[in-house]
Amino acid sequence: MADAAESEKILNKINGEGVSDDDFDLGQRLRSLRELHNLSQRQLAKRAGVSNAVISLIEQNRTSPSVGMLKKVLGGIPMSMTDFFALDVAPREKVFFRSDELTEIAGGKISFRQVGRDLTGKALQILRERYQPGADTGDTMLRHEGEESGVVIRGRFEVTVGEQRRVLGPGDAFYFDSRIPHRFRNIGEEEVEVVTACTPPSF
Amino acid sequence: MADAAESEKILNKINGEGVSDDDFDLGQRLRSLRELHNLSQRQLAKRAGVSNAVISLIEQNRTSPSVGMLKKVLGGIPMSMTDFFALDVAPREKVFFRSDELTEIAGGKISFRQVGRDLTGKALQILRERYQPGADTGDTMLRHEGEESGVVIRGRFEVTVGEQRRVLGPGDAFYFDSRIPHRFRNIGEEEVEVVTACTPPSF
DNA sequence: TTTACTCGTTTATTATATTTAACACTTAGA
DNA sequence: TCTAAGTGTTAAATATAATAAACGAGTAAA
Repeated sequence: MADAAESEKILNKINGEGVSDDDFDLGQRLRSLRELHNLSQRQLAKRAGVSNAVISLIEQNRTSPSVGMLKKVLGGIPMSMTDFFALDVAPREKVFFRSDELTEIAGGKISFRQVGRDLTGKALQILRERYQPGADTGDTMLRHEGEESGVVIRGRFEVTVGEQRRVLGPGDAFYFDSRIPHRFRNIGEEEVEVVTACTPPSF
Repeated sequence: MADAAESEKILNKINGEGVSDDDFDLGQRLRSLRELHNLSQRQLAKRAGVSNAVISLIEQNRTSPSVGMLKKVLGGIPMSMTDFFALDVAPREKVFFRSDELTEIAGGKISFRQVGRDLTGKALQILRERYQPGADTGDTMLRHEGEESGVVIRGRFEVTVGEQRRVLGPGDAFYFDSRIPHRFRNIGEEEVEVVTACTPPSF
């Protein structure tokens, strides 16, 4: 018994130190994450549907949240458990994005969902765009540096580039120099879905 | 104020539905893991330095363990939190190989449809790609200058970038530096359709 | 100054996770 | 047959996480 107890402790120690994400600071990570998203403890708590106190306590490492709780909290950011703990192994670049992780750029009748969060220093911007029926990019034509291209996935999509205008359907695509004034519009009755790419990022 | 409250609710809804690792069964995962290592609940409990009851309760999803507890338990396997949750995104589906399928980049199993004809002098390359079931980009990893990104439209698409691997579904996306060795594969049973962009064009 | 907000933190209470100790069942061996 | 040790599960006791409500500080506007 004494031996067993001792070996338990030893094993514990080995495992505890060897495998566990030893100096993993859960509280600090949550705090950084929250601040990165410009959320106050109360804002995050509200979005996550939990009390604000628990955010404070977790960030101070004064409680070890249940995974259910942690999941709820992360849901308010939003971030998955996987990604939360994945940050641990190495500060590696984020490569994969679940569809709900694409950063929403504009809501309303037009939805721009960008792959990647911060594109400063990046050369490429790729977006998944949705246009409600009748939605368009406005009266003034768009103009910016770079090149732009896209593929229509769904719907009837009117693309105007300079003096050319064309209605594109699923599978159709466009490619133009972004310095030429351009405009997009959903002229169909169903939602338009289109994947576009830009270089360099235009916003 | 009213606006803020409303948008919060909306966000909450989006987050709640969108991000949660919905069908993630923590108990079942722990049980599988334990059985895979031929450990009884009591053995694992002893190695982890916790009571055997808690293993039983966790495996039945009758408690939501604190992350501290889960970490201790995993320490008895041993496995890190990172890996535990990383299993979530790992290919749980069968990866199937047909031995007679040798990789042919051109035409056959993989169809690259490029937007635009001649990209010399252009900065951006955008492709609509189709992968037949089982198709991949070959044994040797791809490497080239530039950045690369894509959005999956249809199918189950396995993307490997450096040492990271992930299975992406419709709406999911990726973004990485093309100098990191990478590879693509359709591991599903239906055709994969994906829109990708590259800067500068890689071929 | 006052008022009215925000912020992060803390306290007392409630809810729940975790432990200890038992239960019912199976297997192996004397 | 009877033990003795194994399995996973459960009940009651205890430790701890989570809540609601308050605190003190900071900021901005009247």
